[in-house]
Amino acid sequence: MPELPEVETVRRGLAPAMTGSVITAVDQRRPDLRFPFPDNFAQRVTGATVQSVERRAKFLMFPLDSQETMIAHLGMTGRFSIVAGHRRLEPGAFYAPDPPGGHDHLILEVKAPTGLSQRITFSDPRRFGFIELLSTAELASGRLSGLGPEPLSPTFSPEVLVARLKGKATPIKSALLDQKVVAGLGNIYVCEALLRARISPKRLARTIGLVRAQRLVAAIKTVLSEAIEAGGSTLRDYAAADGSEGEFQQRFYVYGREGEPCLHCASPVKRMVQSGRSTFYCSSCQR
DNA sequence: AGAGCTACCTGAAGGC
DNA sequence: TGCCTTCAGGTAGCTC
Repeated sequence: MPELPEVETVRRGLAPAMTGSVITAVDQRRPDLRFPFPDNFAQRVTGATVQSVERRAKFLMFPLDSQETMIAHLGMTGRFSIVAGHRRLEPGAFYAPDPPGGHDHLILEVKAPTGLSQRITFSDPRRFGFIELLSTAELASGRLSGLGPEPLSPTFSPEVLVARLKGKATPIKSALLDQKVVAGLGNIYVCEALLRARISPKRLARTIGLVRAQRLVAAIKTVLSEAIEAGGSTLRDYAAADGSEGEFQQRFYVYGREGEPCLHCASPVKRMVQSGRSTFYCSSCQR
């Protein structure tokens, strides 16, 4: 589900409720998601203050005043939601009168400096998401350390992209899905960026020179920025933390539009499979 | 080392 | 109605 724009939208939804709030109660409802929860997860985060809510690529990061950082990845169907207008908790009545659903795997009770308590639920039907808890030292060496540049940062330049694609024998579509090349794109936004840059998804990555890289970097930044402004793309599961859906799916040029006319040239949008995933493209516009 | 495939899991949608 | 197949926004881990 969630690529960079969706994760950023979730971050923006969670930040007001969580920044500066204390985690007052934790209900971890199963031992694992894609990976096991960290050892003693509930004990380690209960009582900690969330210092901020940040994003790196498709990861949400919650630095705590306990010197550990909670990391969440939404996988395909992960979702954070905030229950507002929350009542005072009675012992043993954590959920009443709203029992958690079968895919609600983690529930955090957070209390803001204002005294308001809110319940934050992580649900994930497919359980491809995961939660980690890392010390600052582990952050530097762990899963996030190998990620490529943030696509919306100034460090992601045409020159940097060309250097990262150098020698790659794989199609550009596959290369852009590789989080070590650039971090945060997924299937939707790679397809959309390649259309906007007029580059064929089949083109070998190593043949992207500076001119095409300029178009591609600009297209990636534009499509991601516009998608964030639109609150992301909702195909089925995705929603922001307040439950609202994204709008950017209405502005897809190619994704999910096989057989429909290309919005640039009106020839039919094609679909093919590359490294096991659907690629939507216009064979007339993209070279 | 790099590239490509499979597995992980559930639910929705489409074909028969 | 119901059963079966296919597909889905991601990525770790395995092969070659």
